[in-house]
Amino acid sequence: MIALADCNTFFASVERVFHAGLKGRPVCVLSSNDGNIVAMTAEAKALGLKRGDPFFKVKEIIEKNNVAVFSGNLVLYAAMSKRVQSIMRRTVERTECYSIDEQFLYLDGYEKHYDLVELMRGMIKQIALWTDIPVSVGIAKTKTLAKVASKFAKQYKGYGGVCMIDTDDKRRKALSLFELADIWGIGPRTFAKLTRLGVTTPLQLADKSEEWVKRHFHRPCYQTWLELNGFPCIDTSEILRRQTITTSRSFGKMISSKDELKASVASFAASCCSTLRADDSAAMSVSVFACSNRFREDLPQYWNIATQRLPVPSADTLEITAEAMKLVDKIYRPGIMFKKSGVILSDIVPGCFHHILFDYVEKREERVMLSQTIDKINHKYGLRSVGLAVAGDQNEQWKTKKEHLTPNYLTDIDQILTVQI
DNA sequence: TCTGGGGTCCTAGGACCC
DNA sequence: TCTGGGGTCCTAGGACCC
Repeated sequence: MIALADCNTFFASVERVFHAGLKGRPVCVLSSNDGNIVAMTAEAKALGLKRGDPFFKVKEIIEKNNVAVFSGNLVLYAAMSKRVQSIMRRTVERTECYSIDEQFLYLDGYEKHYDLVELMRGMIKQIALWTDIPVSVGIAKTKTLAKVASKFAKQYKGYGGVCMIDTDDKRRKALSLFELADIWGIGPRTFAKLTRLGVTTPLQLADKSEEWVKRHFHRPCYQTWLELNGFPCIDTSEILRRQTITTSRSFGKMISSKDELKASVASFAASCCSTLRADDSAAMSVSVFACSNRFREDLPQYWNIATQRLPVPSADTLEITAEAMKLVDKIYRPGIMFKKSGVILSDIVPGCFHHILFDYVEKREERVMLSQTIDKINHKYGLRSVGLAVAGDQNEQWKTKKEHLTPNYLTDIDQILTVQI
């Protein structure tokens, strides 16, 4: 059996941990730039708020109902996620992190010595005690069914946080009650096609013949069909090294000058490179993209991307930023109001430092050490204490708007929580 | 005024090879 | 009248996920 442990409304729950008095009060967490709602508590959902709603469009509902609003702080959430994960690893030997708020737990063998449901309930209690984060667990034969079970665990209080699908009757009942569009792996396109073919519940899909599924769909949907019938085939364990690293942001205000666009891209390049080095990797390909504001129909629209291959895999901020600046020269257009830019590193290989016989960069080894020193300084004294001048300073127009930001309580000694007695 | 960010996998089709 | 067969690699785009 496999379990999916899922933190309930994770980002909102983390904010609740650090803000006394939010229990029972609706809480919303916003995306970058305070743009859209990305997470919210059940109380907020009950007000009719939906994931993805633009903040400015629902401001009235939020103010009227005294909803607590926070700018998303991924650094804080990632630190809390690590704590939750470590408690899960204390409970179950083989675990697999699937996302910031979800973990698969392999329970094979545990059924000999434990009641699986009680084992998971104990883990949930421990997590609540040590972190105050609420967690739901679904247990089943496959990952797709475990996901279904976890949704039931979340939905019905009677399960005590843990729902197990361990018989065929339970499987069929669960699949007959579950929304087809909410099945893991069924996106809007596949859902529409299934509906056209007369399939409206997960059970109807599961009961179709293998031949029927293969005739109408490609592999992803076929795999979902197998999983719904209890045959595990989705492997999420292979993602060891990232294949791409992206940093991109929408700007707080639109910009039109090349220097400002370069400043944003240089800052994103530096961020990509430090991620690269933290993974002990190097990239062979740099891409830069920039675009206008797609919601402003009154302005000329523009989108472009340019890519440069590097002769040697590199994790050197100086080199990659220099390439990125040349790419900005290629895609910049005067007169365009830019709303967003980004840097994508791809063709990622293991190891920070690579060497070729006829290198055009002198003292490459020292350059790598320089970058690593920058990482150390920034780690010790705070993000972007040291960086390239071309990336500009903190207060420029393109910087993201974050008006409701919670401090980095768990990762920055200067921002640690203060308690007044 | 204000509309997110970061990923993976699969497939078809083109280019190229012998 | 007749116009090969069997591959690989790369890329763009689609679909999906949190």
